[in-house]
Amino acid sequence: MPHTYQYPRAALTVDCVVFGLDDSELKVLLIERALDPFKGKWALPGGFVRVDETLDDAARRELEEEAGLKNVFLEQLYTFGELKRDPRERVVSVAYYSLVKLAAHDTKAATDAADARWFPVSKVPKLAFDHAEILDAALARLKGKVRYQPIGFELLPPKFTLSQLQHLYEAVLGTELDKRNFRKKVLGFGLLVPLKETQMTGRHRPAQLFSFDADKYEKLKKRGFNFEL
Amino acid sequence: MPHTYQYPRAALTVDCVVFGLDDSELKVLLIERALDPFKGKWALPGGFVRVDETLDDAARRELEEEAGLKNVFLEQLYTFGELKRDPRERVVSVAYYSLVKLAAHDTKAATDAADARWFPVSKVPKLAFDHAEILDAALARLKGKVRYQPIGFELLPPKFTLSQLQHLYEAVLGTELDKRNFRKKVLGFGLLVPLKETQMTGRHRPAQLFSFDADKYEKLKKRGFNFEL
DNA sequence: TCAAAAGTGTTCTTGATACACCCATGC
DNA sequence: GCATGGGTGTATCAAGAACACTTTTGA
Repeated sequence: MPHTYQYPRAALTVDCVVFGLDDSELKVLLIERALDPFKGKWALPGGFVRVDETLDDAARRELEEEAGLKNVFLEQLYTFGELKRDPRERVVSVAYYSLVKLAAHDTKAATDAADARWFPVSKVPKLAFDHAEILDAALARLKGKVRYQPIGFELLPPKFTLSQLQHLYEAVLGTELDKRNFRKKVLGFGLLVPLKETQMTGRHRPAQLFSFDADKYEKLKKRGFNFEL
Repeated sequence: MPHTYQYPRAALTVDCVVFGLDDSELKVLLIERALDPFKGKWALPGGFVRVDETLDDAARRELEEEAGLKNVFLEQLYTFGELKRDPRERVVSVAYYSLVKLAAHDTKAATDAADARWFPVSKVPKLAFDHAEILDAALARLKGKVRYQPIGFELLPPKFTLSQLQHLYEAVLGTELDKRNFRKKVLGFGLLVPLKETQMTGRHRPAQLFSFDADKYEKLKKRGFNFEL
């Protein structure tokens, strides 16, 4: 079927804010632009939406093509439609945010492209287009959502310690948390299953490993349970 | 500048879920479609985004054109991009939701178009396209947001009674609330200013009128205050 | 034996919930 | 005077916040 011409149409893109946790620090994946406009500047991974793919599909495709990421948590964030966001022509961008387990994906693959790099969210360079605004929106969403939905686990490996979990929350929320109260509350949900293994990470007492029981969470959720940290 | 042809492009539309409160019942504004596809079916107000207007502008324009509504609360909801949502061709729709003060706008103007009608959200007819899904998403957003942001006031006239406010929350949340606890909490914020007027609505004690102090709320918000019912 | 992170309970304070009667008005 | 919604306070309970020491390991 040929393109049905009616009126000039905006171009449609997706842009992805990819968060990862590295060394208890929240990082975001950026791509160095190879072409104008903004050649040489850092930008969010993203690209045009094809006419025969859904928005989600486009976001997943771009993540794989530009960052080598597959099977990651992905959620639509907001759609940005200001007139001059792209200097070339009218471009409307559907923004997504993604959470990846940095330890799990070998970081090499993710940063294989010489033009991709992880930046601490507190130290991102100037970004192309309106990507700074998109990043801000993603951070705000993450901060808000992490408190009442167990999406934080998407940033951790399948087996993790309570300290890792706490540091994750501290990094995302930008606050310090009381260790005892944190553990009391998070264990109180009954959604963390203690594994038989421990993890050694230095010259100190080894830490108990846990995994998140996603099935149990789904069942509880249906009964009106509310994960709220 | 001519339309830069590259690849076939999706068409871009906006659709608006307009909520109003009538008789302590939550209603939604629907339009009866005059043209195919779905001719004669009820649908959300909306239409194509022009290449020279922002998404917000398009939503506001459609609200005015199709429903005679101006200066209403409007917020982007989600962008729907499934492949076959429109049987004609690929259409991506940015959905908005809007809250209107039904008493304030003369209802006549809003329903002036013979093809527009307010439906209780519990009794909406079958909708065109994927509009049922959009409506569900808007309801979920409203339910979620009303609890931690003072957007409920957008559904009430500038002067309202505490009972009206309570009924609003009950209608949106679908629960019953304790009158004394509700009043204690909502007055505790210090954001409702008691007016000198009262309102008579029957053969019983007249009710104290209040107004919402939006300025004070904005100031408190900047200092980290959290409206949470 | 020292450094460094893991692990563990109790008290206090605060906010949430539950609950029943009098008030002002129109008919 | 009665029906109708408006308006008010207290006691109980649950959850959140504050807080310090012991344990295990590697060096």
